Amino acid sequence: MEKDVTIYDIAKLLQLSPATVSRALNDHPAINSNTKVIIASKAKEMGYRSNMFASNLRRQRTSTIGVIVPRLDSAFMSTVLAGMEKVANEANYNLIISQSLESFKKEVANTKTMFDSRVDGLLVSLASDTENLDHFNTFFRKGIPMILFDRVIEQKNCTNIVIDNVKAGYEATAHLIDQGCRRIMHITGSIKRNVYADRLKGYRLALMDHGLEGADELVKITNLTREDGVQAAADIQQMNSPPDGLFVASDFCAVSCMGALMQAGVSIPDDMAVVGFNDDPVAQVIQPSLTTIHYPGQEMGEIAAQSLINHLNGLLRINTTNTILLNYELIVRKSSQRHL
Amino acid sequence: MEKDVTIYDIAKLLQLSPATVSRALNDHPAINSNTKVIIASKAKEMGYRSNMFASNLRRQRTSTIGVIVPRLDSAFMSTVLAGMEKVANEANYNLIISQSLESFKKEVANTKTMFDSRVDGLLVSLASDTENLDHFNTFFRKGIPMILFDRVIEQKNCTNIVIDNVKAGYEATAHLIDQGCRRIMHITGSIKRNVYADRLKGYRLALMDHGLEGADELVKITNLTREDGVQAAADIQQMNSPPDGLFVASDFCAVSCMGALMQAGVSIPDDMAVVGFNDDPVAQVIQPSLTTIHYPGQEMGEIAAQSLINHLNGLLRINTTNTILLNYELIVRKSSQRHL
DNA sequence: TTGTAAGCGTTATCAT
DNA sequence: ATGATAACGCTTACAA
Repeated sequence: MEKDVTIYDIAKLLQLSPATVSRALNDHPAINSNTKVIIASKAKEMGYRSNMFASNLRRQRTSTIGVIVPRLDSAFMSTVLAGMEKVANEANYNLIISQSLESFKKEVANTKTMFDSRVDGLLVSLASDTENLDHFNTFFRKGIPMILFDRVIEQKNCTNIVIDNVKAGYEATAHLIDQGCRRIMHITGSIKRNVYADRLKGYRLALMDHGLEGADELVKITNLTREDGVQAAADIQQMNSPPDGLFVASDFCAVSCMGALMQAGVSIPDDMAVVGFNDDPVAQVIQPSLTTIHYPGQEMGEIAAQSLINHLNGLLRINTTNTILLNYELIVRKSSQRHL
Repeated sequence: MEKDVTIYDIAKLLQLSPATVSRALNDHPAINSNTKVIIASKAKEMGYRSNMFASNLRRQRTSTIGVIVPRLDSAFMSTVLAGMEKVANEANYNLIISQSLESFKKEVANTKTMFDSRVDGLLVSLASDTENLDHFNTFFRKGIPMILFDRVIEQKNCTNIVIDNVKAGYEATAHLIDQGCRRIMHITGSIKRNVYADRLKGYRLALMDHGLEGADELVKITNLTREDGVQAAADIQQMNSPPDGLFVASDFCAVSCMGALMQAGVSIPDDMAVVGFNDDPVAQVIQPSLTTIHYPGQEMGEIAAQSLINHLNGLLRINTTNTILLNYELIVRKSSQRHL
């Protein structure tokens, strides 16, 4: 149990003042580059580590960024967080990560924890039932910046980082039409969430543009769980004129629905062509492999973190930027490819 | 941009000393319960929040726990972290979470970050190629406690929280034998990791106990990726006497292998019975659904966090405890159930 | 280029 | 039951 080394210890040994040591370690321009070298090597030798708490207390900032996400357990989110971590580490920021588990209540609790931890800024992807940003008012009032990514709500003075979900929904649907589908069902999540509302919008636009009729029974709002997928398959079996195409806003749900359909004797893609969303790893292991929309998690995380840090360093005002659109890609696999 | 409220502000308004305010807010027994109420309500009214940095600096501890995991993107890990978060929040600890992405190098870097953040303790699940715990020596030297969970290395003065992977591996294999399998292949990960080494041990024991012969060609060490699953399926096709049972140490890899086999015309479970590990959600959406080993993530997270916090509070010496075994469960689904 | 000293907001020791 | 005060380790005017 060794005692911690402080700048005073270094200073004493080197016959310098603590101030000089502090400045040297922070690469202050006024310090002789020679003494910098001496101090740095001595610090290393003594196993010095800066006391963030003293530093934070003095500087009145924490070099900590809070991250709130709905869930950690998706490949997408994991890559987002890897991107954030990379950028944050390079800029000497720490990350505090918490998951809302899709519960608004837990999101509010997490928000409070972040506030008490005095994070310098916030990166948030909203829970499925969050309807407004009032729980972040304490942050807004204090001028603590926040960036929303993927699951967002439009808000002035708050940058959003997203893909164009309307366009992606359109493209997914258009692809199905292209494959000969004429009656396309859309299974999606809570339309309180931009990602689902927008994909639905895109779906409807695509139908219209191709002169196809929409119908209420062809749009199912669910929680996109495994059970919802199975239920949807059962419902489809009951329909008088079942769909010949299926656009599901999440791969996992798409896969479970697909499985249930196949068990019931539906042939995919011939009787029913299917497109998912997210490019979850499951899309590639399933038979037939799932056509889906891919978008860049790592990049989204990096850009979100970098934008926030730039803002914190005064290099970019995020309230002027407002929306950053990333690219996505329709990945065509076997679940939708018909041999016309 | 309001200014922060301090205990001095509260003290001034209430004509008390900051010391009294501090004690009251910390529920010190010596303080009049009446004044406690007054102070608490005033604090709330003024929007006071304790400055963790001042407090940490003074107390010489951080109320922060570092968590290092190989990856965040599994349902298992997500529930582990949810359990940790729950316990940590209740005990007023913060979590700093980072992922090693299965890289020893990144694990070392994360360890350093945790050290610089002065976490009070560490909860770690090791990367697949980590061979020793030398990178935690800085922690051991300072007497900072660490608990390993799931992916562990035996070490004195360091509690491990695991399931009995030998027994689970045995049970998975015995189940296959029970279903009539006589030639069982085992696909697993780096045997540097206890989880894989132990499951392999259990597999071998089960074969022995049932008078079955093992063979080198029946054990495949891989990275348990999707590609590895596909490759394994291809290899199986090439074998002179292919196996009739398959025990894979990870569901995801099992599913991809199963898919490839089925595409090649192998019937599951009749030609080949399959058992996975982890009870990943994919096990239920796949056709046929996958028999697997389930174990409690939430509980593992809760116990790990609680043990560490108890140790930090002096309620439990973790170096005496050493290994906590949790229960697992073999969940029999369709991929292994033969109609004998 | 380096040094002095005050102060960040708490908590703990010692008084009262 | 409450108060005065020093100390935690660092940064930053201001001085030299």
